[in-house]
Parts: sequence; C-alpha cells; structure tokens
Amino acid sequence: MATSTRRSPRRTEALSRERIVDAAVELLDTVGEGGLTFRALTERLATGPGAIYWHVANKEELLGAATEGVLAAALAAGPPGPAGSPGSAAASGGASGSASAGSPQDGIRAVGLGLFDAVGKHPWLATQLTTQLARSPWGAVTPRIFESIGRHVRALGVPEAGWFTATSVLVHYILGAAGQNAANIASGRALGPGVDRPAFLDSVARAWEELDPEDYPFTRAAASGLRDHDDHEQFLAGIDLVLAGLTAG
Amino acid sequence: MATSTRRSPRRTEALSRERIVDAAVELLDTVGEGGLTFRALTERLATGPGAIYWHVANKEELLGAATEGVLAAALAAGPPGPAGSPGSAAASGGASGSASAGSPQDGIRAVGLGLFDAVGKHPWLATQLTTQLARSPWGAVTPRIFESIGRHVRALGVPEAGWFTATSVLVHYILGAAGQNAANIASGRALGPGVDRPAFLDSVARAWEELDPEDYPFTRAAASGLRDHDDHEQFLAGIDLVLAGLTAG
DNA sequence: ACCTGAACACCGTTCAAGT
DNA sequence: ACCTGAACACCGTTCAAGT
Repeated sequence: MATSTRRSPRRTEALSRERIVDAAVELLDTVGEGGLTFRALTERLATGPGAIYWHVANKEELLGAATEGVLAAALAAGPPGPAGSPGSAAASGGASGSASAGSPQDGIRAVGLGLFDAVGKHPWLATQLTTQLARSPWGAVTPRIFESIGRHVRALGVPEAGWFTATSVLVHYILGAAGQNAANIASGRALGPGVDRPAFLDSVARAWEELDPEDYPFTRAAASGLRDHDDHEQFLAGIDLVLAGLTAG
Repeated sequence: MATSTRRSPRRTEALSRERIVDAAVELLDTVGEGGLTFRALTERLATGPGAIYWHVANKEELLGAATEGVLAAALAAGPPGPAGSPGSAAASGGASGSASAGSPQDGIRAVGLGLFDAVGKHPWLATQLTTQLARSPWGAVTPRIFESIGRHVRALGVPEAGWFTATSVLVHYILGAAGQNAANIASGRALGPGVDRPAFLDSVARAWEELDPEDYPFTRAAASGLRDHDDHEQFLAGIDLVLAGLTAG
C-alpha cells in the first residue's frame, strides 16, 4: 500500500478513525472544548462531514474515543498498571517512574500525579473523565481509572468492604483537583500573556480577602494559603490525607 | 390541535430576572441540561429572545444564576430532617448551620448530605458546580461552598496549613460522589421505566464482573460491593474516611 | 425602560450521489 | 467500501423597531 508521497492540495493519507481522533485531540488541546467542531475537523482533515461520519458515529463517540486514548497514554506512562493498550504492548518502554516497585502509597501517588499532569496537558480531560465516570460506568474509562487506583488500595491491606469507598474518594479528589489546577492555568493565560499561575492565584487570594468577614471568615483566612503552594506538593497533600485516613481506620 | 392560535395564557406578570432564572431551573430539572434553550425559555415565558436578553447577559450568566440560587437554597436548608420541620433557616451568607449544635464532624456530614441531596434533585447541579469551582474561583459559588465546609474543618482543630487541603478533598469528593449518584439515578430511568437505582447498579456490577480477570482484578472483585449499598451510608463512609485522616494526622 | 420578532452566523447530522 | 458536499433542523445572539 505505497501511498504516493507527492504533495497535493488534498489529503494524501486515507482517512481513518485513528487520524480523526488524533485531529480531535489536537483541536481540543489547542482551541479548547468549544473548538472541536465538525467544520474545524473537516478543514483540518481536508474532507467533508460525511467522511467523518463514516468512521465515527457522532460527536459523543468521538469525544469518548479522544478521552480513552489520552487516558490510556497517561496511565501507561506511569507505573506498569492495568491494561495499557489492547493488542500491541508497545508503550515505547517509557515507564518514566519506575519507582513503582515501592509501596502501595507510592503507587497511588504515582497514578495520581500521572492523571494530574495529563489533565494539565489536556485541560478538557478532567471534565470529560468526570462525565464518563458519572454517565457511563459500564464504559471503558471508568474501570480503567478505578482499577489503576483500586489495585493499590487493595495492596494497602484495606478490608474489602472499604475498597469502593476509598477508591471513590481518591478518584474524585484526583479528578477534581486536577481539573481545578488545569482551569487555574487556563484562567491565568486568559487574563493576559504575562499572567502565570502564581499571579493568577494571587488575584484570587486578593478577591477572597475582600469577602465579608462576617459571612466568610474561613475563606478569608484561608486565602493567603493559596499563594505560595507548589502544585504537586499541594496535590499530594490531599492524597496523603486520604491515605492517613485509610491506615488510621 | 389548536393550530396557530396562541393557547398559552398571555403573560400576566412582568418579566423579571428572577422569573427567568426560575424558569431556567424548571427546564433544567425537567428536560436536563440540553433542554435549556432560549427557544424553550421564550415559549415557557411567552415572550421573545430579546426580552430575556434584556434581563440576562447571556446563557452562561443564566446558568450561573440558576446554579447560585439552587446552591444557596441547599446550603440554607441543610439536609432534610428525618421527621422534624426545619422551617426557615435564615442563614444569610455562610451560616448554613442547621446542624450547628453538633460536632464539627456532624456539621461536615450535614453540609455534605445537603449538597448530595440537592444534586439528586437537580442532576445538572454537580456539573455546574464543578465548572464554576474550576473556572471562576472568584465568583460567588466557590467561596460559598468552600466556607460551608471549611468553617467546620477549622472547628475541628486542623492546623491552618492544612485547611486548604482538607477542604479541597472534602469538596471534590462531595461533588464527585453526588454527581455520580445523580447520574446513576438518571441512567436507571433512561434504561426503562421500571429500572430503579438498585437495578441499574446491578447491571453495572454485572458488566464489571465480566471484565478481563487479568487486567481488572480489583474492579471485578469490587463489583459485588456495588449492589447492596445505601446511598447515604455509602456517601457518608467517604466523608468519614477523610475525617479519620484529619484526626489521625 | 421594557419588549417584539425577524435575521444572522454557526452548529451537529443526514443523505443522495459519486468513485 | 469510502468519500463528497449541499441541505436540514436547531442553536445563541443581535438589533432595528415598537410601546
């Protein structure tokens, strides 16, 4: 199947589901969730809407496939966890954090950080994962996330009756915190080209400090704590809090 | 059918921002997030789109107002008492303390249950709160939620450095679990009129038990635990896990 | 000040028709 | 089998015009 290497105004490679999903991820990453439209997709792929619908049932399925792909990559990059990708065991040998031989606690931290960073790279991912988690627990996404955390929970020695609770708390926290972090980055960028995350958090802290002292004593007092926190450190502190609860019970 | 004659009674009350927001909430509750359109709104309010735009800047602001209204009610009402009558819990601002007489732990459980049940009544609320929490921490929603939980965290004796972490974990878990529960209810209804939540959870459990034993050992084993769990009990177990971590540290 | 309703730009999706 | 592209129903939003 030697494809001609000549350049042409039209696309040279045949369309495929994979190419479409890749283009969707690219669009989501660069223009955001609202930027993924079939028109933008047809332009990028030099084709018509009908061609896309030949490979993909509808937009929901396309979003699902994009989510699954990015999630699988994020989980595979971490410790050797559950099903990486069906078929090929490629994974390019990455396994950056091969400290996976460590404790279950470290395993949970590693998976959490992997998801946290994946969401930082793909800000739309948090919303999408949350949606899939809630709307279709029978799909591929929910078991994959659940398993990636839950196997470490089990290794921790948590009694079986507590598995679901512990894994739920961890997963909800991880996705929530990751989504919030990603949004903070995006909001900072939106405020101006020179506004990075610390600058953005400072503006939020300032807003919180101006709240009514009568109604918002806690939030006002907690505002200053917003400023000088390392993303990862702050995120891991939340995980460790849950871990403390697990080993204390 | 009455053809072009306008059968709906002509509007007797003047339009107002409040009436529009109320109609939006009603639409969200009955037809879901996708059902809130300006056309449905104009029909329900017997007016034109221009009239709505006179009172409300755009759809985003309308959704925000709907979210704020329902959230304020949920925080003011607290959890529905077992038999008693809360009557009106005035609570201007953060107060939210219908169960304020008890321990801080009970306070957190009460606020959590209040949010959990509000999301159960308004399934769109979880997504909306998460969005607001992430996208605009300077808005009204974020401080209100944060305060409602955080003041009890402080009362717990948690050192100030841990306030943000603890409150974040609790809030993310509460919204995540509430959203998942609401989606489960909706999914059960969607599957059929006779399918309630237990039946739906059973079908999910069955799906999980058919996963590949090699790739999903944990999820398979945890599946059976899905079946016979009381909503509230299960939800509170997650909160208690975090509380255990707080008092252990 | 408040409301009307036609019009605009855009969206997801379909489908007869081509290769 | 795979792709084309016009067409359809619908959406959020605007705005000159009315009261």
